[in-house]
Amino acid sequence: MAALQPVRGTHDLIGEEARRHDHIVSTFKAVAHRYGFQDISTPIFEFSEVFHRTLGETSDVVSKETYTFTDRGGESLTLRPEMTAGIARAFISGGLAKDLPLKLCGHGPMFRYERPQKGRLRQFHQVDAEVLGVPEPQADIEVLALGADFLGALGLGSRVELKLNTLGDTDSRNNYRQALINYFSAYQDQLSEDSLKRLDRNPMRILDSKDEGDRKLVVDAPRLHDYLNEASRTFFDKVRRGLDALGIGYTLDERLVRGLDYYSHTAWEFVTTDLGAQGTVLGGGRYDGLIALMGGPQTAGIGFAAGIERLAMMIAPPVAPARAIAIVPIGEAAEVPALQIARRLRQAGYTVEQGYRGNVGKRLERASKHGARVALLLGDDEIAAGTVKCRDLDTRAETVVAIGQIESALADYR
RNA sequence: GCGGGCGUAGCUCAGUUGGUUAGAGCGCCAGAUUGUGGCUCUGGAGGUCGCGGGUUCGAGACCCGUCGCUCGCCCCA
Repeated sequence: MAALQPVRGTHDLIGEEARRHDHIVSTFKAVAHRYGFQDISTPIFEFSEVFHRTLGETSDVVSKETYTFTDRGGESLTLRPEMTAGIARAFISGGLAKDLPLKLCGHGPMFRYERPQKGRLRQFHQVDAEVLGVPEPQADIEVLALGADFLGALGLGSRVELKLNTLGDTDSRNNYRQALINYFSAYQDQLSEDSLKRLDRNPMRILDSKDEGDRKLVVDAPRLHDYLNEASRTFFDKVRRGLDALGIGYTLDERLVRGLDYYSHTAWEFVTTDLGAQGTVLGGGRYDGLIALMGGPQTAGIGFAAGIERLAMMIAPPVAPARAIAIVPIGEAAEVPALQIARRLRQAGYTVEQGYRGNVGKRLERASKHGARVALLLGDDEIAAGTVKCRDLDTRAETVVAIGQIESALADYR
């Protein structure tokens, strides 16, 4: 740490950047609440086992990207790389199984030790929605609709595309997985180095390889659709019919796979081409086996997470905060009365800024530069008369207002 | 973890085949204007040239390492 610089892959949020994040979170909350979701906030670290048992040892996220450390009590803890596992842990340890179904929304920082890139940080932020205890496809449709409405509310409806797939239930998925292993094993000498590793860890990943040679092999690889059992097929059909009925467009993408191991049935991503390599803006799926896997009661689950930094790069600049009223004391004697007036106005709900130094010209200059809408000038003459001079910074019009009536007199500038 | 590009003032950048006091625009501060802002004019502050080492009489420039950013791979939100 030679110079004082932020840790690699971390970012300070200030000004418009902070406003973009806030806007995304508050938009998400507003839409999710309309869908009947309630807020949840879980710790940013958990016992390491929470993630290792749930995300699967085969996932890169857990096997080589977590921030894991031993605390002073000797416990192995891990900074959360995603929200779902923590929520599932909270569900089990909090005995929430009594209240099903449960619809939860949250947001916050996540941590992954990756090589930073545009749209990929080591500390990044997500909004997250989960529905627990609904094995029916209605939940899939509702959660997908929530995602679509959220992105729509951010003004991104036309800039993202929904890609949809099913992974089938556990049986279907396992059968298909085995079929892929059988198929690709015959071509081990032709597979890329990366795909060779995927072959035993996560063979479905080979399907979306970008390697030329791999792609040729993929063309004739077994199709997932052929390995779906009746139940899986019916389930997916209902999801699709639901989306059609709601007018939510999507494209089927048989090669869409989730990165984390616990997913089954519906999987989806909202993607964009505007962000380069990090095109996925929201990703989700169903995870009916997760909670049981963690030692809880068999409970269906489905949810998604969206990357706030990625969305922040796409949305239009959020509206700036309310334009302030600037209070400009003139002369020593006005300093304290100015403070009193500022406080009264703030307590009455106005946004008030004060110039801290300089002559009237300087203070007005600063006020207009910071976007103030009106300046209240307070000097010896005004104090003697019990008034302030109210200067509209857009029109330059000045009026005299009695200090006693100042809250109501400024109503137009609230 | 792999490969490519880039780091000069708060910001955007210039800086000749290596040459002595490193520049511009914008921004910032002050004055012109001690009770009136945006324009204008004048002046000023601000730089370990990312950091460390090497080559050289001499390095912002060349070489090596390192840190950071960035694009792609991988992975994923």
